[in-house]
Amino acid sequence: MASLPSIAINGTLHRLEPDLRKLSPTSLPAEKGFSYQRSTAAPESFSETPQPLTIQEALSFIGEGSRVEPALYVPLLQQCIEYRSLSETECIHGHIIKTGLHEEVFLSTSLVNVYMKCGAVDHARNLFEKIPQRNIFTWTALITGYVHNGQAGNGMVVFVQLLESGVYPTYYTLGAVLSACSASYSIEFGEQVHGYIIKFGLESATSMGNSLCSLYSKCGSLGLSVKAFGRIPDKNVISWTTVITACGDNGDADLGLRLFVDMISEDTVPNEFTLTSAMSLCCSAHAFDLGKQVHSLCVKYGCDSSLPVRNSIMYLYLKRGELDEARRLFDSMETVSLITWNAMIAGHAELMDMAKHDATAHKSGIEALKMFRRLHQSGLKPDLFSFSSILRVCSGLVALEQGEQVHGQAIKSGFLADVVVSSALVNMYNKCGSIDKASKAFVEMNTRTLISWTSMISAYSQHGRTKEAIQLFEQMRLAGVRPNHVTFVGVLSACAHAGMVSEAQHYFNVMRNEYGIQPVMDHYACMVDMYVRLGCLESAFDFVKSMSFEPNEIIWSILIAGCRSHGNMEMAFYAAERLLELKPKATETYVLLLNMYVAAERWQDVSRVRKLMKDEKIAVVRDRSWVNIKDRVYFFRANDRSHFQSDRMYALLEDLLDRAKRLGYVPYKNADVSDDEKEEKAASGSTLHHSERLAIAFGLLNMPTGAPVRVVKNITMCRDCHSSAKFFSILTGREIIVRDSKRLHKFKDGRCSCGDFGALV
DNA sequence: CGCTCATAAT
Repeated sequence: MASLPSIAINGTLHRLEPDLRKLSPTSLPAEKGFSYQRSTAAPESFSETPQPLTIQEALSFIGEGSRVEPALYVPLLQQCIEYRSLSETECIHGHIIKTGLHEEVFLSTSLVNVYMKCGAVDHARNLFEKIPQRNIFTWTALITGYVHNGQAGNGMVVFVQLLESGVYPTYYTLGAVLSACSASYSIEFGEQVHGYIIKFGLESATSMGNSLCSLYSKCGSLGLSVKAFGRIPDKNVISWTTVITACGDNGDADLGLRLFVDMISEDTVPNEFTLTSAMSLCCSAHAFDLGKQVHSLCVKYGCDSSLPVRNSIMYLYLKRGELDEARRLFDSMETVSLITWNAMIAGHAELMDMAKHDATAHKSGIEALKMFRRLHQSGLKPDLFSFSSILRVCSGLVALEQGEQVHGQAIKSGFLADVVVSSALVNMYNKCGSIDKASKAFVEMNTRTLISWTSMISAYSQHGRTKEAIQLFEQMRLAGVRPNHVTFVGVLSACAHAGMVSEAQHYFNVMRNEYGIQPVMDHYACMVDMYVRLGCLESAFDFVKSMSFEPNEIIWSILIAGCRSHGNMEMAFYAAERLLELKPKATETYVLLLNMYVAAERWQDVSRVRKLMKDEKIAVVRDRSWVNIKDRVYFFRANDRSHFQSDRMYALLEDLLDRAKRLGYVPYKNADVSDDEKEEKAASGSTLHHSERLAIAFGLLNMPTGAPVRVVKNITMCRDCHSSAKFFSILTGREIIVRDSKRLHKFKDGRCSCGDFGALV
């Protein structure tokens, strides 16, 4: 046993194949040392095993003069493939020529194959040209080799040459060509190959059908993919898995799940690939009940310990919001992959966004940050998905410091070169109120997509930098990037922001006439907002009448807020009646209406709105804000006195409000949707501190002198807090940034970046 | 021939 001969390549011991051992069963010199070795010293245990043989030594044993069995080269060539060793392949090639066996087509074909596997495309091609008796195997090896080396196009060219030379392709040839089509997304060529497959009578072969199904899916044609699947007479589990995955890749989760159910009804036994795909479809279709059943199937078929399956189960838990279950599964996994971490981070990021701006959102975001840190510690390297997800989390949390750290890591890792990651970075700086850093990150991007341009234009617009927004839009057009309807929301809101009526009208027409984009509610909302802010209430109402559809909640809310701002309460009440007829859905809308009726002391209307809220089952959202200071987060409720610094905060606010009044600040009366009617009446006379004002006070007291204060609020800022924050920015000489559920407010020198734009409640 | 995360803009 111990005397069995062996070959060393790269310091690893390999037992020889039986054929070679037959040649010289006993005389192989175990005592011979290494004459050929590239890698580091062999492990110590090697000294106790028989000394291995190099390729060159093996070749010298084969000998050059005597008659040699071609099959003797096979194990040697296999070793070359395993170690991608070009020099050893060349050795063997030379030996084959010396023994005259290069006339054996099967050996030459093997060499073409091995050269290709070693990445020596030119060697392979030169050899191929020198083989006069080349057969279909040789051709196929060349095509497969090109595909393997990322030269799918050459593979397709060779296939055409093959057909021209009159050789009949086999099942393997056609399979290789289909891979070439897949790799280069050539649907037209693929369809022609499909024709040949039919011509050569191979269409009924299951694996051909599977390949076609996969090809059409990769080329983005789900219809053709499903059709190809339908034409497979004997569908196996791979056929089903291919078509189900195709549905997922092409965004038709429902169809994929229907096919999965069909598969199970036909008693085809799914495997871990099928179940993972099905689970993923349940996640994207939010088909949670079915997801539970798929989970049972995983257990039933013993697939629940596979890592991909576990990843998808964990993601399903996260999607359902079952954090504890997800966490339990995560903790129980002895091995995890980068995908596990990414699923955990992306899952929490999504929960954060879904919960909008409340405390749950905050918790999910913090959890995602922790996971990202642990990913680092685990020794795995974050990829572009990790980076884009975590930047999204930083945006959601308004966590500028963490965002900047991630920025540094993204630079080091090289993933900042990815357009999605760099776009996420721009967005992060924007959401944190750092427009200059956002702009810098945008300038430094090496490629820009429609989305990068659009997000930067919108960022300028949000920060009240109209000129820059419009300039950037024109630059984008010059760069040949076609804007979409979202881009125009940014442009129009920028114009509206600055009250540039003629520009707004110009771009509104450009959108329709030059780009053929039909305006949607958001575009009308920008225009209506603009007219309203300029006090042109008539124009606003006329514009609304010119729309081809009925005004929605948003449009009416803008009109109401505008009418209130300009003291036209008659029109405001009229618009409110129209709005109430729509039975609005958004909590914000009710806050607006309640505030208006409370301010007007129209208590019967207040009751009416409250009743409608109950009837429509509108969730009461409690007013919450938070502020991030040195890795700690401080939460505030309206009129919160539970805080350890409450006394100082209230004293500061009293002082600031007092001085603000002398500068012209006039308090607004506010309703609070979380309180009930009685408290509302009682409170309307006294000073109310909404949560954001308390958070601002806390930030002013605890942030370093002169540093900006960043507050996040779960619902929209009210007029009173908005107005007072402007005065606070003058009185303290500091930037105050409040990100509410609707937009960003950056208060500086008595002005807000939002320009009092939009329906402030 | 088939698998898990899939990210950015109002």
